[in-house]
Amino acid sequence: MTKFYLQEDKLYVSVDCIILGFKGNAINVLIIKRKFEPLKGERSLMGGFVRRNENIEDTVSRVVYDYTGIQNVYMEQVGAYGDVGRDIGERVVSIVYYALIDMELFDEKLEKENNAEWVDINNVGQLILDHNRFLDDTLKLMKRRTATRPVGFNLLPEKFTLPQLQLLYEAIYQRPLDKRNFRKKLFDMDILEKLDEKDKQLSRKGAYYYRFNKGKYDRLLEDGDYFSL
Amino acid sequence: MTKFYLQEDKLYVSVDCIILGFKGNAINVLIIKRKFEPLKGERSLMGGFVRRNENIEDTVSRVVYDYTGIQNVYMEQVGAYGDVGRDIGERVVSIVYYALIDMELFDEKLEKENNAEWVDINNVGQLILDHNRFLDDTLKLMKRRTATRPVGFNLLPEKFTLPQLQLLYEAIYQRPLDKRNFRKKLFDMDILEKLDEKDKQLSRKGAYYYRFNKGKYDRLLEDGDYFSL
DNA sequence: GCAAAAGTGTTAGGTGTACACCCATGA
DNA sequence: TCATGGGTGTACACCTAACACTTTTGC
Repeated sequence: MTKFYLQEDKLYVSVDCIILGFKGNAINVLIIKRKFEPLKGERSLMGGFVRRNENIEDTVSRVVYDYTGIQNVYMEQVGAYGDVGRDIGERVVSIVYYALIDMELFDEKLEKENNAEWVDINNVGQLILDHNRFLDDTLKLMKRRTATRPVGFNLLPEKFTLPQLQLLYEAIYQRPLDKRNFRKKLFDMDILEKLDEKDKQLSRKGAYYYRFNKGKYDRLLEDGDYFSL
Repeated sequence: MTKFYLQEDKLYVSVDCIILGFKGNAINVLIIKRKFEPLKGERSLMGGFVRRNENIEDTVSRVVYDYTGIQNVYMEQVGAYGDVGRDIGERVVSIVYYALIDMELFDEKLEKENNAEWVDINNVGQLILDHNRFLDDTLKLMKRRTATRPVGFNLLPEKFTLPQLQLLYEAIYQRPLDKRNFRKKLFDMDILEKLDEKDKQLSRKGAYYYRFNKGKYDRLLEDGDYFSL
């Protein structure tokens, strides 16, 4: 490769990942106690340096896999943060992504192995450096995105019930939703496929399982902000 | 500064700037013919490398100033683009920003000096590398932003008329707007201050100049997506 | 006086929101 | 049979979108 930019500075480039999952009726974020200096032992997001021959999203996939055991997750870039003093170790430009995962697929062995824990997004304490800012920015973006695109489903198992889905959106919007209005909108969009099976864990009657109608889902994703629950 | 990350790779980090202005009834973007290798002479966005001791936004300000002569512009990050092969010269992570400027403040001397030209955003030809993608992503973001936050004003002079403002939003939405509905919404928001002066360049009757009511404007900016024209 | 752009209110239709009861089942 | 959560339809309020005429002024 020809060298054109020799006189320019090079910087460390890292990714920081906000891994989000849904459990019970809260959205949780995975937090670790940092294993290396500087700030060893402090609460932190998961990160990794971008290698010379690695695409940024591959770095994210690598980090997410290392901490969850899951591949092919839904991810979105939040932004690049690169103020001179943001990392106390060195000048590091951090590119922040969030990932939505199905917590049922989470490899729980990794929790202890990595000193990791899932914490309710409304109850995250202090994190190192500017990681609280990363999280705040992420949550704003994630809420807007799940409100306007059908991506919240990535937080649920493949089969899910409508009460589950509603709990998820109540956690996202942080307010109760009207059951009938919620279902009306959903059915109007026609993106769900009703299964014959019921989930009887939460009620005697049982709630039908649903799955996505992938075709409609893809068309919704194309462009424009149609989706809204 | 202590050295913790010595074993990690360092990368070139650049910014690319999409400088947008409004003139007549079109939104324009500033394009240059690149002055250095690789791809010398090709049409390109304005960029610059992030220096070791420079905040990213300062790099953007520097580039915007170099090409327009304007300081303190409104800017927003579009995202970081860092695939391994995106720059043919070397591995470069590019952080893309757009800036909204008042074209009346543009220093026209710089146009020739930099081989620059303003082109209608609907008529930009082929640009180098992934710059067309940068532009597409920017325009989507800018349209969403100007539709939900009162930032479009940065494209106008301090004093502007309502017909001007409407033309601007018609250019953003790429569709005609109803004059009465447009004004009704604006007045309901109560963010404009009517001046006694009229602009008689475009009509015999003359249109009143307006200015922002900075107080209301700031409150709108705080949070939530209230604004909508 | 006339051409050209600026300025001003009302109505209908659609979208979002509030609201209450019956159903199925296991214990 | 009863307690628990699952499932269903309607009425009103609000907001959005459509629409036409009068005013001012320079020529």
